[in-house]
Amino acid sequence: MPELPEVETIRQDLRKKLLNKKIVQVVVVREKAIRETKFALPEKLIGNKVVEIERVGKLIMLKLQKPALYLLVHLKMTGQLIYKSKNNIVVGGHSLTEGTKSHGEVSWELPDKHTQIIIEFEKDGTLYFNDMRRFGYARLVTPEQKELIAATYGIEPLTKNFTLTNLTELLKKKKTNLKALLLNQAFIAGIGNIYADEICHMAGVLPDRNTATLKDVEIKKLFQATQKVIKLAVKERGTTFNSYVDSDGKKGNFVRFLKVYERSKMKCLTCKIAIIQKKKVAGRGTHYCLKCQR
DNA sequence: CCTTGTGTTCTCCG
DNA sequence: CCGGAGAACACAAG
Repeated sequence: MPELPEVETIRQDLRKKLLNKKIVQVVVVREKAIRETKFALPEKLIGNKVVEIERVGKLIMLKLQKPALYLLVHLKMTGQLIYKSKNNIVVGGHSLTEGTKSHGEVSWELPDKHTQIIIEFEKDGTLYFNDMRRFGYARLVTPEQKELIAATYGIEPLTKNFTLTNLTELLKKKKTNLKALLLNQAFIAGIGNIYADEICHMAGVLPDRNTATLKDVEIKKLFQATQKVIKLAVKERGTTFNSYVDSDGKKGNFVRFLKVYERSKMKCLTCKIAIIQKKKVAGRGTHYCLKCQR
């Protein structure tokens, strides 16, 4: 599931790959992959350039030059944005990449049966929006619409707006459980099911705790755990459980740091004594250790 | 049946 | 009875 660390990895990589390159072709394979928009995608994209790539929560925003619009892409559960470079350096009549997998090259044929949208860049390569479960979408909006959408998101955990004071205020004024608060994009942006469970575990707090009952020392641990988990996950290029891959088609490395997520009935990796429990909290499968978390 | 992120709808409470 | 908050449901497909 692409959450903040996965989407941020894709954003950083794609910036290096497609900034300021001219779009020469756009193919919308599945029309329903484009959410309601008053613009025709190929008409506005062909001849245009991506001049910046931003991220708000789990939403990727590609800033276009002229006309000045934003292409928003949400990957939801199984969406992928994969860039396949042409990378056919011909030396002495032989292509170096033919039949080989050079660095940065996608290891399978694209487009495939899950490809929704194809965007081709001049002389360089092609961006594929793939989505097996078809929850994700692309959407073309004006800068004004983009700002309105960004404004619906809460605090970004990796910015200076995420402070102990802000988190304390949030936890004390909301009447809900910790897991629901962490998952709510309007409160804190970018956290999904994997990182919510990992943050609660590192903080030593149970996910079903009512946020109003949290003590100051627990709130401080939650604040630190949120930053630690998200920062490390970005450094490790995200978590691959099922379908997540980066823009090179490669998996994330954070799975080996997971302490509770998808580890129910297994021994806790922190205390090495208790067995990881699983139950539904805030409508989602939730993993925790009863010895390490209170 | 289960899984998840988010938009929509429902329900509750002051 | 109104408004807002939060919970529950709907969605897709493997």
